[in-house]
Parts: sequence; C-alpha cells; structure tokens
Amino acid sequence: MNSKAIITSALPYANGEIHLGHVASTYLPADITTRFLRQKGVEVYYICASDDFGTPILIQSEKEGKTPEDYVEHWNKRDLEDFEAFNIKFDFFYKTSSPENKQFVQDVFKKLEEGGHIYENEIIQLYCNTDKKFLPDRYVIGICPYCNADDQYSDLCEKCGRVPDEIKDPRCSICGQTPVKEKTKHYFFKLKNFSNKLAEYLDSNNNLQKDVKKYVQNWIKEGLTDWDITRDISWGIPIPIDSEKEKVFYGWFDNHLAYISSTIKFLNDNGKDGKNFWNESDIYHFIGKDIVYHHYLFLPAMRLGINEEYKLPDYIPTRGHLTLQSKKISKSRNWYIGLKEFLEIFPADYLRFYLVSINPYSQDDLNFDWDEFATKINSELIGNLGNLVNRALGFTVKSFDAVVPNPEDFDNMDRESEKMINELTSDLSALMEGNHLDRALKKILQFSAHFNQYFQHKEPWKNGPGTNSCVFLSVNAVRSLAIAIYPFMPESSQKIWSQLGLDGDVSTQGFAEISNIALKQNHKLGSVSPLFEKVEESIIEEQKSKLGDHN
RNA sequence: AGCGGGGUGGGGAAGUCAGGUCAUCCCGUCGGGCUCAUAACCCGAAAAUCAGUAGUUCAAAUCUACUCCCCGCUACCA
Repeated sequence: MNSKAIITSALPYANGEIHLGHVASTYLPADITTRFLRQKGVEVYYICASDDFGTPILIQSEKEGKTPEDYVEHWNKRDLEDFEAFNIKFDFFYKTSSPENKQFVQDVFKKLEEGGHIYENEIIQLYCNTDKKFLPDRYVIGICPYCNADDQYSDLCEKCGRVPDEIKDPRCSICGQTPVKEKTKHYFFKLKNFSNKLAEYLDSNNNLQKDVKKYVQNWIKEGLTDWDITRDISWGIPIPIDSEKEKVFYGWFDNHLAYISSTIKFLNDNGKDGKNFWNESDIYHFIGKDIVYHHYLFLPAMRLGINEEYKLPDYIPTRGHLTLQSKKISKSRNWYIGLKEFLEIFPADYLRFYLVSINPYSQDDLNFDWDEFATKINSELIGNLGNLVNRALGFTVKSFDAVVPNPEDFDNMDRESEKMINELTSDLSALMEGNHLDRALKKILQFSAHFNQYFQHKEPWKNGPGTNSCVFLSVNAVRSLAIAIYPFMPESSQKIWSQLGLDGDVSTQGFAEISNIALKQNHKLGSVSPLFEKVEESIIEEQKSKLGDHN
C-alpha cells in the first residue's frame, strides 16, 4: 500500500441539492475509504469541488434572476453544509470556477494544442436571432425524435431518458422562437489519437473493476470519436485565444481538471509540493456509473495528452445508481429524498450503515427501501451491534462497578473469541483495501454476532467460573468494534469510545489497534447508555407517504 | 439492435472470477431457552432439484453451449 493517497469523488453539479443517490455511490464510499486509509497510516487527502459551469446552470440562474456566480456560490455552500451534516469530511472542497482551475485548464489546453491534440472545425449550430446567441444543449427545446414527447431538451429527453441526435421542432428555450442554423467554429480534442494508449492503460491497471473495463474497452474497439470541447456561451472557462472571446470550454473539459487544480492548491497552501505529492500518491476517483466514459476515457486521455505530467488514476471505484422503493429517483415526480431532509429525521450513522450494507463494489444498481432500512437498522445495527455494546458494557457497570476484571485462564470458547479479535484487523483490511466496504461491514456484524453468542453461552450474570474472562474479552471486543466501525459510523464509534472510558479521538487509533487487547484489568469504563434508538414504523410509513404525487 | 449484469427456501440478498471446505446471511413462520441487554439476545425446526436443457469433470450454484425471463447502459446525469 502506498503511503500517500489522493481521493476525489465526482463533483456535484452546482444546481441542486445533494440527494441520497449522490452519497450512496460516491461520497460515502470515498469518505469511508479516506478514513480507513488514514487509520492505516496513509497520508491521504479527500478533495472535492463543486462543478460550476455549463448551460443548465446558466439557464437556471437567468431564470432566477441571479448572476451565475451568485447562483453557484449558493449551491457550493449548501452542498458542503449537507455533506458535513452527513460526516462526509473533505480535506478541501473547492470549485471548478476557482482562479486556480481557470489557469490550470487554460494551461492544459495550451499544452494539448502544442502537442497537436487539438484542432478547429466548423459545425452547424442553432442560433437565435432574437437573443443573438448560439444555443447549445439545453438552450434548445423541442420534440424528442424517439418518443415524440414535447418540451424536451435537445441534449436529453426526460420522458424516455434518451439523448436525441437532432431534436424535432427546435425552439429557443429563452424566447420560444425558432432558431436558425449557423456555422460556428469549435475546438476538438483528438480522442482518437489515444485509443491505443488508453487500451494499454486499461489493460495494465489491475485495480480497475473488470466489468467496467470490458465495457470501456468495447467503446475503444468500436472507435472513439473526437470530442467537441467548446461552447458558444458566456459561463465557463474562456478559451485562451484572443480571437475567441465568445467561447468557453465545455464543462467536461474543465471539471475533472479541478481534481488536480484543487489538490495542488490545497497541498501548496499546506506547505507541500502539490505536484510531487500527486505523482507520488495512489490516485482514487470515486464515481457513479453514469460518468464512466468521462473518467475512463476523457480524463486519462487528457493526462496522457500532457505527457502524464500528472499521473493517471490508480483506482476509479465505480458504483451503480440508487433507486428509491425500486423506482428511478426523479425530482420532478417527487420520487426523491434530499440528504438534508433525511438527516432531519434520522442520524447520519443510520444512513451510512444502511447505504453501505446494500452497496456492493460493482456497477449494479442498489435500492433504497424504507421497510428494509427500518429492518436493517433495528435488527442488524441495533439488535446485533448496539445490543452487544450495551449489554457488555452495561453488565460490567452493573456487576463489576464499571471496572474491567482480571481474566482467568481461557477455555476453548475464550480462546476462540480471542482469536476473533486477533484476526479482525487483517480480515477487515483485506476487504477494505479491495473496496468491498459492504463485505467489511458484514464482517463487523459477524464479529459482533459472535460475541453476542459468546456472552450468551458464558452466562456471566450467573457469576460462575469464567465470568471474568468473558467480561474481559467482551469489553475488549467492544473496543475493537469502536475502532472498526469508525470509517463507517464515526459518530457512533466515538460514542462507544467514550463509553469505554477512553479519552481522545477514536480516529487517532491505528487500524491494527482493532486486534489489540488493550483494556486491562482495573480499567474503568465511562458512563454507559444505549447508542441507538429504534426506528419506529409510524415514521417509516410517514416517509413512504411523502413520496410521489399528491394531487 | 449492440454491449453489460442478473434469475439462489415465503420476501430481500451473499456465494460464481480461483469447481470440492457451501448451500450462507437478514426478515418472516414454528418450537425451546435465557433474563445481562433497547419485547433484546441465544438454541433448534420446517422450507431451495441454486431459471431450464445438454455437456465438461471423480466432483458444478460456480466452467462450456443453447433456451426462456428480468434489468441496466449506448457518450446529459452520482
């Protein structure tokens, strides 16, 4: 394992709030991985930024009568607040509209141009004579050529989900007039040039998921198309060519470069050589499956195009989309749960626990189900893990005056339990390093279940022989759990830590401490109380009834 | 259409890449126990020809071929 790592997650588009789907696939897995690597002693930084540019933001800000600057500033702040409430802890949350990113993007463009990877081409684009501007993407609405739904964007039909090649009956989304076709000069990135090198990169990187790799390799085999990287709008990073004042870069040209520019700024501000650090680190980009194309092809191609001045990704953990009650999340149909709204009802750790437990390391979609959420929280988190913590510590308080007893000679069952503690570190490490967060969490529950059984068999409340050993090992198992669940549920982890009577921040404990039997006789526990409150069915029913139309 | 992923006891999932140690986990049902613990927890039982067919093999949920059925992606989006 590399001693340095940079972790990023897909940049939230600054035009709406963070919802459950966002955090499930990218921000939460990335946050957990960051916390885990830090426990392993890796110098790791989790960097993110808001994605500020593009047509949808420009249009929306115009509608709301705001400048795009103010508009994205608002969402940048709000998103960060929501992330923090969910204990997604970035080391730095910046923005693609930062001066550093502007500079960086323009530099990269120039280098690509010098390298012969950029060319100009005239394309035909719709132009509105009333508004005197070109109309890319969402500036044009019309009839979807596939399903004939009216009032759809030219770059996306929300009815059927497809991307029209050419929309029927095009209209300007600002004034409703029919636009005309005009020629305009655009810049293209020669993605084709990189087919071989991309194939090599994908082949040689064994950390990438096999299924995603296959999928991308097929695209390469079918032949890549060069990529239009400019737009005729005012909101974006200007093209660094004097005669092109009216053009900006397409959002997907500039946004992922903010991974690098934000990291460099953060590290340089903290007295490190950002570029060196980047190149010495393992680079992780956590994404959802919808942006595989950009991260497995555009992003590496652009880094290859500037001679790998910044190293290519080592890991691109890609996860599926979240459905809600088995249906696609949709804001317009009110089939949607905002992160903020959720956290007003349930603790962050409940959501973190549930989302991880249903989220495999694959592109498979996962489903948020309210009933399943309640069951998993009540029976697995509370009935199994919470119960063990509470019964082991509570019993020690009641029967041993909160003091850890001196163990007697271990019998077979004690030794087996001791072994479980000894092996938990390596069992979990293997799973977490392989990004199998769901399996690691299951392993933790298995561990906890074992100690529930052990406690039951030993019947320490009867105060027979072996009671001291049982209490001794159980309390130490709780300590192991506290450290092990830290990446997943940092708040609960810290609570257990305090209940154990341990000082300081549990996050400073190294991962190997999980297997250390560190609480010796005479250690005094803190004050003990149940960690979790059960999820009430009535609240679940209330939440379910909020979804969907209420006309 | 192409590509990708699936079909495992009543429900939801794991296991499939490296075939045997495997039929596992959670919920539910039934019976028992315990009383330290948030009506928790522990033990046990019923219930699956692991979609179907054919094959490879000493051995297949796992590999191969074909068939049926689901879902996702195809360059906007986590």
